[in-house]
Amino acid sequence: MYRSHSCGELRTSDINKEVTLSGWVQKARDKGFMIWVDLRDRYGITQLIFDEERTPADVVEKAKTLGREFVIQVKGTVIERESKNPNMLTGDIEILVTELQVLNGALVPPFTIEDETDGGEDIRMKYRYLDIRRNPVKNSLMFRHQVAMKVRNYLSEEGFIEVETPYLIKSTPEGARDFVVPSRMNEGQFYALPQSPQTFKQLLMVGGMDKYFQIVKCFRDEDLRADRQPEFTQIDCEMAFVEQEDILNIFEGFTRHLIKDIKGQEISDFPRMTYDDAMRTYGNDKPDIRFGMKFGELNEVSQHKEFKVFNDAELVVGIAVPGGASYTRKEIDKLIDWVKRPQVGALGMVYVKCNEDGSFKSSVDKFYDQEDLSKWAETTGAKAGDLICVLSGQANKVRGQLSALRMELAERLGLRNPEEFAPLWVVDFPLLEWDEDTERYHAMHHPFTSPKPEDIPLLDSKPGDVRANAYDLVLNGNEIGGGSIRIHDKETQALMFDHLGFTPEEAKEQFGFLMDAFQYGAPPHGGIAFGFDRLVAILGGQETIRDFIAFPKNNSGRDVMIDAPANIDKEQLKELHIQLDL
RNA sequence: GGUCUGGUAGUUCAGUUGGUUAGAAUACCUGCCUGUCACGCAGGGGGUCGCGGGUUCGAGUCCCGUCCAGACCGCCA
Repeated sequence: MYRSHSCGELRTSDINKEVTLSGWVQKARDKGFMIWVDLRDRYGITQLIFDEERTPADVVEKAKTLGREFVIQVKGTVIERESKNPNMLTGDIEILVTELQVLNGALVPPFTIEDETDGGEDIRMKYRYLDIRRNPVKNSLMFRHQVAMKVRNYLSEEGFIEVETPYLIKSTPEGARDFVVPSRMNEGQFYALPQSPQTFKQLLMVGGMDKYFQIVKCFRDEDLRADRQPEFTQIDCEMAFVEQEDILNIFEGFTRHLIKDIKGQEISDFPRMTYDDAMRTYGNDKPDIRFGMKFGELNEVSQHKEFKVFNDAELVVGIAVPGGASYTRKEIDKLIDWVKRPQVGALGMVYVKCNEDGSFKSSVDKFYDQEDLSKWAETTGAKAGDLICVLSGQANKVRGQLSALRMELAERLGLRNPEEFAPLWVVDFPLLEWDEDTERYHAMHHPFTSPKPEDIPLLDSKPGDVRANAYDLVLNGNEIGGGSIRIHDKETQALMFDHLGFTPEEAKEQFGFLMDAFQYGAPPHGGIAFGFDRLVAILGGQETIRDFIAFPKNNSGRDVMIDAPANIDKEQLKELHIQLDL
């Protein structure tokens, strides 16, 4: 028996018990006459004591050789501490050790195994197994487990069945780049890893599986971000015989439940906002609605004077920054530099200080009088003491730029409280999006998304105006879920492929299996998929998803611990009939 | 593909205008210490300043290239 108790459970009620503990040496404090060792496992830390007078001499000698992260087993008696530590759950007791066995030694770890480690991201990832011993990472992984359990339980109780779908599937040109896997038995042919189980879950609906879900790995060979990994986990859901309204209601309940159960918060308001409104009001299809700073469109109240920049612009739009009137000239100049960075790309910024005395001071006083500026303040909702930031230009671009500024300022002003949760639905997404590079439309969500029936006549005349039965679930400025009501008949699906530039032959070759299935009694269906890693990170109050993944990839898609990806040898390549062209 | 930031001791970082033997903290090692728990005290070891080239009497410092890491833009149906 390696242990009778964990390192987190002994209390004063256990005093005088003979116990066996195993764990890692967190720290040894050798005072000469006595040695204290903090013994750690997943459950906590318990202090061991080796005492010249009460511990056998050979055991004390052995204790002097213990180093950080040695794995040891001890036998001893639970005793009351002479000086207690109120900061520790086990701080009233300690173990008077009678037997010590070193189960395994350890090299000195390259960084400290503490909550506030001295190690940087790089070294922690290389020795991730040591990093996982630290509370922040350990707790994040345990938190992820908890969320996964609650998701499974909730959906299962709602009648959803978890069904596994294959990982080795077929590559398609739509959407993200695929990870491909060569097939040894089928010379020259490749599987692809799924970007999502999309077509399979639709086929499950044709198969009558009615309410399906799966917590499933998905793969996309695209560049990474702090919240994006090449392999990631989705909560994938699909239902038959549902309309958009049904899905929204069910998964609104699901989201409320999770936030209540995990964070103890009741969500009072769960708004729905159209894509158009989100873009106009927040410049963004995933608005953070925990704070205001809504867009005020200023064309009408700014394009009647001699200011050419505004007069030539498609859109003039501003936001009110709370308390911003106190910014110095220098601070505002830095803000202007910030929006002019290539990542944001604004050409300049006009500002208006709304002074406490009700007067206005702007960077364009030459063109606009106090009456003009008061209208700007009215439109943007600026109060005395605020700063109005105004950008202008091509509508789509300028919305994106002002949205970036809004998020940045909210971050700086501390308006993005990670313990406050504000979910909403964004609905009525456009079905199609114009792609400049390929000069054709592509599906904004995916090619299986159904158009709104009343918009179908626009498919030929104004394809960009057709709205889809598509919806996103947004939480605190992050897209955590998205889905749609799917097409379930062959004709509409063929029409979609046609508008996406597929020839009938291409459509048949790539998605013939789906359209065939639609001919055998496909029920109306729709669904949604949640980014599980991101959901867990946001519920955990973090921006980056990496610490919620046991073994994540770095920015370049590498696993620096096992050093993957890596070359394979010639024999392997030959067997796969692959020649490298480097 | 692009923009920006960084790379100096095991680790996290400082390093002024280009100038003597490259520093701090922490970790590590040795000794001391009668209740420690961020223990304390004394001492010690530890460096290819990412790599390559250039400018210079002299480069951690300036220039060019390159590699790596991180954030972001493009991309992510």
